[in-house]
Amino acid sequence: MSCKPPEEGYTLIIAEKPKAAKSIAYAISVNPSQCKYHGVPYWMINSNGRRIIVAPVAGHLFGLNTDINDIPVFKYYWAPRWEVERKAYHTKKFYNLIKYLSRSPSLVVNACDYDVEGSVIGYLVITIIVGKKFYKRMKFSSLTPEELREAFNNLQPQDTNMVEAGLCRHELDWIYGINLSRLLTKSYRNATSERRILSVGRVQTPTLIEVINRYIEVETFSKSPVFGVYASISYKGKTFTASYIGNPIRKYIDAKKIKESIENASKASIIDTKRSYEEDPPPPPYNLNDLQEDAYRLYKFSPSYTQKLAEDLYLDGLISYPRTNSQKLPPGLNTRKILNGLSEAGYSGIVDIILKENPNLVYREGRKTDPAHPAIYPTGIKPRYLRPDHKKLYDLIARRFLAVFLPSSLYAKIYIKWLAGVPLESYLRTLVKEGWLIAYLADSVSEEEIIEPKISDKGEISKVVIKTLYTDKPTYHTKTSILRWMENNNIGTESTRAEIIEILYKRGYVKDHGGKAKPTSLGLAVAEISKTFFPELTSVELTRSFEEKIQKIRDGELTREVVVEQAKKIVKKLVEDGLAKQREIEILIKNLVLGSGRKCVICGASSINTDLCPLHTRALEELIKNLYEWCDSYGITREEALRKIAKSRSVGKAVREVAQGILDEKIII
DNA sequence: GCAAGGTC
Ligand SMILES: [Zn+2]
Repeated sequence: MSCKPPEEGYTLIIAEKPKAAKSIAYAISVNPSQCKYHGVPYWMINSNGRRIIVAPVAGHLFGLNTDINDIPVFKYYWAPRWEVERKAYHTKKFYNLIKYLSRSPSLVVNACDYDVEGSVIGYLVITIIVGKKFYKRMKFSSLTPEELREAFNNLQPQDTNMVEAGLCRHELDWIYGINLSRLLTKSYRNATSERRILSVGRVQTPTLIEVINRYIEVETFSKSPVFGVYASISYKGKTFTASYIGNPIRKYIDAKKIKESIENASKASIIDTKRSYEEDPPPPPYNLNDLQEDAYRLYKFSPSYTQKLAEDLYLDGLISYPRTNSQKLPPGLNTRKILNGLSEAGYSGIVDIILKENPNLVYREGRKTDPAHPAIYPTGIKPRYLRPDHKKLYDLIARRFLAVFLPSSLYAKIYIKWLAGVPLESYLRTLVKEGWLIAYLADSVSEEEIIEPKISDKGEISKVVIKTLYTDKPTYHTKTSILRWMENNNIGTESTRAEIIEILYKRGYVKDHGGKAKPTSLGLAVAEISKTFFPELTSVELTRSFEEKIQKIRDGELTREVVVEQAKKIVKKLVEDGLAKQREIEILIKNLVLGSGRKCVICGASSINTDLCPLHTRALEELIKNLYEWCDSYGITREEALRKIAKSRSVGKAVREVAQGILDEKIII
């Protein structure tokens, strides 16, 4: 078959990406012929005289652009990305392919992912490059042949409302993001005479503020600790860590008394015991977030690095589409074929067990879903050579896929209540059945014998300790916990979250301290300016309000024009007010970034008319609030408590500094 | 150049 598009009368199907185009071509024809145009594949089909061409794009070929450099700016248009974005030159060949195939189609179909963004991608390509106003929409939620055939045989009418909703979202983000970023950049330049690009946006700014809030919480944490008394008891060749049943204890002196009475008891005798069983079901199939979390936990890969590795594996055909929130495998997936493939790829031991013990290949799924893509799974194609990090990630994905076919693991839980001057209790968890854990264990662990404790038997007490407990002590964010926070608050998408986190680092708002995310003075300044001058951008509620409006547009209850006009009005006022108060913004930047004005006696940061910066002010407040508890729980004087706090690892750094500051009489209270 | 959203 010729690769030249026919003179007339053919169907042109636009897919969002090359992989999807191929799946669609093979679903609607047994022998589509693959062609190439400047390296980009497309497929020609002759079906009972009907000519069909399936052609891919690569996500968005168009982006919003403006020719105006000033603010406020509301004049924008959709421009080919290869023309206006340096990093998007590769989209030109996709653009040219569509142009080449656009001579005279009699029917055009938008077969991009069935979500709002796919509707926009297809709409822009069809209306701008193909030059058609009317087209059909293919509706599918997975790339299985059955579903694609069904979708092709039941083409949906043009998805006007979805397109309008999507265009609206783009415009809203552009109007807020570009205008306010420029306002900020301009103010920064005036204040510092440094050219530096700053940005704010609906997703990045609430995320920055979350990092800061967590930082402040950690730094100013000053709750007095509570105590736990624990005894190590040897019995039947095992060592039990028994916890005093009155734990946690508020006062140190009480903990000491308990410790002494346990030490005075010669032995611990068993006064009660129970055995129960606990099932641990296999984990669900991976979505991107869960994969990013595991890769960070096990290998310290950042979310964006994990995403990059997963995309490489996907493009190599080794795993399914990775940018998904779904924890469900696609219906009708040929799981047997994939398992056989994995068997060839070095997982035969586990696969054999699955085939033997779960012949119907029943598998576990998770709760989370995705409108356009199923969970991540290996395709079963045997990897040739993988670089070490790719191999690690592939291995995680392969083992997770295997785990979902395996049974729950089972633990025996032995409860023992002891008497050693005071009552104590211990739990011993013994693995009874490995279940899905075999997918992760190098060697099978010997199933341990379950002990059977007897009432009034005695154990030897080898050690008694008092532990300081800080149960609700907050921790700094990491890139991974930021990502989880974004997901929980429903901002950003699978494709963008990791990248947006990187932007906070790239702009210099957040700095990495051995994995911990801490704001810089610039980040604190941007947050402060945003809160003062454009507060709507600082909360996840802006996303909620966008979502509501966009849903209404989808439902035909609201138009894009109305929503965009409202946004322009709001942003116009924000920009005008901001320009009028530019001196104030510049002073904030000078104080917070350059450290002009009055300084904190502890850290030298800007302190805005007091002796302490906002962080140390807050730390002092927290310290004063909790100081009595410290005195009371240790039975010490205020002075002694301050000395203790100044050295304590259980409080935040800012609190230690403030405690020392009081002792040194730098701070008078 | 700045957003957030696709995908390469
Ligand atoms: Zn300070």
